[in-house]
Formats: sequence, C-alpha cells, structure tokens
Amino acid sequence: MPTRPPGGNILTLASLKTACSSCNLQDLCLPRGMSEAEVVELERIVAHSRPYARGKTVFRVDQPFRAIYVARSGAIKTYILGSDGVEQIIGFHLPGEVIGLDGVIEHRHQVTAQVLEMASVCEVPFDLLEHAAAHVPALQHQLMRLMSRDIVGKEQQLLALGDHSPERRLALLLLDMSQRFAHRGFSPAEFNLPMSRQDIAAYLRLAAETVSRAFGKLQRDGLIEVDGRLVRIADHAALTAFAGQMPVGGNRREAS
Amino acid sequence: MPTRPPGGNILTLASLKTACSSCNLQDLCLPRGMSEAEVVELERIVAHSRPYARGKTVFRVDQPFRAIYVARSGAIKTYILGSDGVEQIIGFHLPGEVIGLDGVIEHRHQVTAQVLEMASVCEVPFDLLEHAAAHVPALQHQLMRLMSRDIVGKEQQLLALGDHSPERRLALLLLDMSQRFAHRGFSPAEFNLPMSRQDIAAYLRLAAETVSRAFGKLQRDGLIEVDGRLVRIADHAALTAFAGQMPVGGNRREAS
DNA sequence: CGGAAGATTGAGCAGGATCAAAAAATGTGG
DNA sequence: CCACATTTTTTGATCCTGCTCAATCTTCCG
Repeated sequence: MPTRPPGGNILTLASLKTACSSCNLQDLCLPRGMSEAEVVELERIVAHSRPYARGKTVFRVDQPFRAIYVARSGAIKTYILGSDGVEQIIGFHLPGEVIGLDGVIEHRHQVTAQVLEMASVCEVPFDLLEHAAAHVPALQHQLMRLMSRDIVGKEQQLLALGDHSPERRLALLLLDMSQRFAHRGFSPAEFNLPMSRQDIAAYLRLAAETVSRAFGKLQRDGLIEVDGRLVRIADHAALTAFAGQMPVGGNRREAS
Repeated sequence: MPTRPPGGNILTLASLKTACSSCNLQDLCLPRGMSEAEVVELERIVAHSRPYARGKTVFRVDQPFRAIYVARSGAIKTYILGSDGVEQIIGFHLPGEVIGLDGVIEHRHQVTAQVLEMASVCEVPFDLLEHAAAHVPALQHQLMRLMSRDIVGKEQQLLALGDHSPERRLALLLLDMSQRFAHRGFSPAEFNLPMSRQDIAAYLRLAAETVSRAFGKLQRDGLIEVDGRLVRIADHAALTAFAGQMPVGGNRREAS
C-alpha cells in the first residue's frame, strides 16, 4: 500500500507538468494517432492535478459538467446512489481511462467519481477539447473511439449481470481486470485489486458475503489464489472457460 | 421468417429520398443544431432503406461496422446472446434514436439489431459522417451528445438492474417508455408497447413469468391498466414514487 | 496496543426461477 | 369469415440460490 511521505504535497509544480508527449499511456488515452505537433497542442488544454488521496472525490453526481478526467496513476470508481441509498458502482477506472463522458448530454455529471487508490488525474476542459477536435481529425476520431469503448464496456457489464451466478460474475470481473492490467504492462496473472470486497459487491450487484463466498469457491476449485486483495490467476484457461466464453482466439459464431 | 413481397421493393427510389430537412425527428437526431445548408450536406450521405418487416435484422453481432442506423419509424431491439445462449436485450429503440455506435471501437457490431415493429431506418456510413463532422462543428457536437446519451441510458439500466424488485424494474421501464413516447408527440399516459413480454423479461433480466406477475401487481395496485400490449398509466405520480424516484421536478440532492 | 472498519463463515429465510398446465392471442388456410 | 394450429401469456406449485442476520476473525490506523 502507498505510504504517504510526511512532507505535504508530493510533487512540485514543475513535476506536475508531465506532458502528454512523454506519457506512457499515450496509446490508451487521447493522443493516440496524433502527430507530435498535435499532441503539443493538446497538452496546452490539459491540466494536471496533484494526487488525490484515497476516498477523495474527483467530481460528484449532478455537478456541472466542465471537463473530462483521465486517471494517470492509481484507481478510481464511479457510482450512483440507488433509490435505497445503496452505492451502485458503475465502473472501476485504471490509468489511461477517461471518465466523465456521460456528462456531455445533460451538462451535468451522472455519477460520482471517487478515488480508490492514491490517484493523479488529468483534467481536460470539454469545450476546449471539442474545439481542438474540430480541427484535429485524429483527436475527433479518438474521442469517438473512447466514447464507443465506454458504451461497449457498459454493454459487457449488462451482459455479466444478466448471466447471473456470483462466481461467474466475479470470474468475468477478474478476467477483465487481468486484461486491463496486461494492457498497462503489468502481469495479467497476478495483481492487487484496487477495490474492497464491498466495492466488488456493489459493482456485481451482490451482497458482500456472497462475493466472499464466490472468492472461496473459485479458490477451492483451483482457478485462482487469493490473499486479501492480491489475486493470482492460477488457471487462466479454466477460469475463462468457467466464465462462459471461449479462450482468447476462440470463435464465437452463431447460426446465420 | 420475413416474407418478401414478390414485386420487389415496396418504395420507389423517389419516395425513399425522404430528406432530413423535412423529417420531424430532426431535434432528436443528427441534424440538431445544424443550419439548413449543413443539413442538406448531411442528407447527401444518408441512405434511406425500405421498411424492414418484423423479425428482420438490421445488423448482426460481429459483422463489420460500416454505418450507424437511425430508426425513422417502428421499433427495434438490440441484443447479445449470453453464454447460456439466452437473448440479453440491451435496448429498445424508437424513432430518432441512433443505434450501432458501439461498433466504432472494434470496427465490429457488438450487438444484433432486430426489428420489433415494421421499421424504416436511415443508414449513415460512419466514415463519411466523421468526415462531415470534422468541418461541421454542430454535427460533431451532436454526435458526441448522442454517444453520451447512449452511455447515460446504459448507466440508468445498470442502476435499474441493481435496484432489484421485478415490479420496480418494470415500473422504471414503463416510465422510460412513457417519457420517450411523450418526446415524440405521443401520449405519455397511454401507449402500445412495441415488444413482447419475453422481450421485456430479457431486458429486465427476469423470467417471463415474473414479468407477467409484475404487470398483475402494478395493475392490482391501481398504478397502471394493462390490456395486452396496451398500457395506460393510471397514476403517474404514484408510479413514479413507487419506482423510487421523486416526481418530475422534484429534487435529488445528497449530502455534500 | 486498542478501536474500528473490513472480511469471512454459518444458519435460516424469502423471492424469483423453474416446471407444468391452462388460457388467450396470433396467424393461416380453407 | 371461421376453424384450427401455433405461439404467447398467464396462473399455480415447488425448489433453490443468494440475501439477511449474527458472530468471529482479520486488517488497518491512529
């Protein structure tokens, strides 16, 4: 876990000016496909915040929408309170992932974004971004790709919730995290989950007890090994098969 | 399966040329905010298909993504098959609503779009649309709004699935349909559902029997009146309250 | 070291799924 | 236009899974 240095702000203003052009998340984030000159132009409208501590909120539901945010490090969750006051988690967000795109339509944030693990974020004012996109085709295109990815992610989540069975839902989440860690250069086989069991429960729409039991079941079956938030995927192929989808590279056809 | 009329296309090319500029769905659809000249430019890239019969598919999951589609009349459902082979409905789409935006990221359709009620659709090749958007700011903006709306819709659906209770889920669906019919100039109090009970079940992730019972419950409580697919919302305020959200105009604050 | 929050484990219950059958709606051909 | 076949919807009975309540154990922080 991140132990905070006692001296207040960790980064100086100078070091905050981490440029997009030197960011290792370029291919996941907005600059993808842009020329170096265009990235420099993008940098001018991106603000880098100092790190947010665990539990801090980046923005809250119903607040006016002015900017989108990209996690640069750490992890963030987005949630809405259900009518019963229970937190319903919409998504977990890792570095390079854009959050807040749902605010465009109503000019208001539709979710609350809260930090799970000490996170630094980039803030991109949306009006400036749109203006820039209007004369940088690569940026316009990437923005649409990111929104499309957001839609697909939520469709997958809807699919996972329909396919009930707590173990299967958990398996899908773990495989999703595994893949996302892999895309960021981390091990897909062993990683630390950034969220608590209760967060997982709120995400999978299950009781926390059920999530705990589901972890137990997957471990007992030799699919994973768990130690607190540390997860090791013991048998990736078996876990994938269990989750109900073919292994990577497999086909998923259906009758015409 | 769809029986094609023996005489070839129903509509002549001339009648197919229903222009965006004379379409009464303008404010919901792509042209919103565009000048008349810009709409004319948009029209050039929009193709109007002849009506699709009930049961026909507009596009299928995994097919290459080339265009987005807008329902002009009728109703369409989008779905994915779950790992157990059960149809999981992602959305119901009324005239003016854009479908297929989830295909941008992978260049492949992520869902199958099937016609519920005889529908005519506009087909908009996405590469041409993107190109047009690059020099028509209003179009670029509207495209982002539509994608954002898509995201918000799915977030609402995720929220509804978390807030279980079959009756509440059904109430939320009925209120959603009511509002969407109202936006299109139809009565928000009385309307014909375009989908079957099984479709509703697949959308709400419930068994068809449970949906049937939920209709019975809402009717017995005097919130709605049902006759087959015809639904009358007898007590809108009470139904809204029951669904767990404040009546229209109410506040939805929470502690800071 | 101690308090509080988080996680696990167990026991009992309830709500929605499933199975089964009847009733109603839809469509088809004579 | 009606009779029949098929599908859809409704209703009833039973079962099972995940929720709830409760207690213990662990981890995290001051």
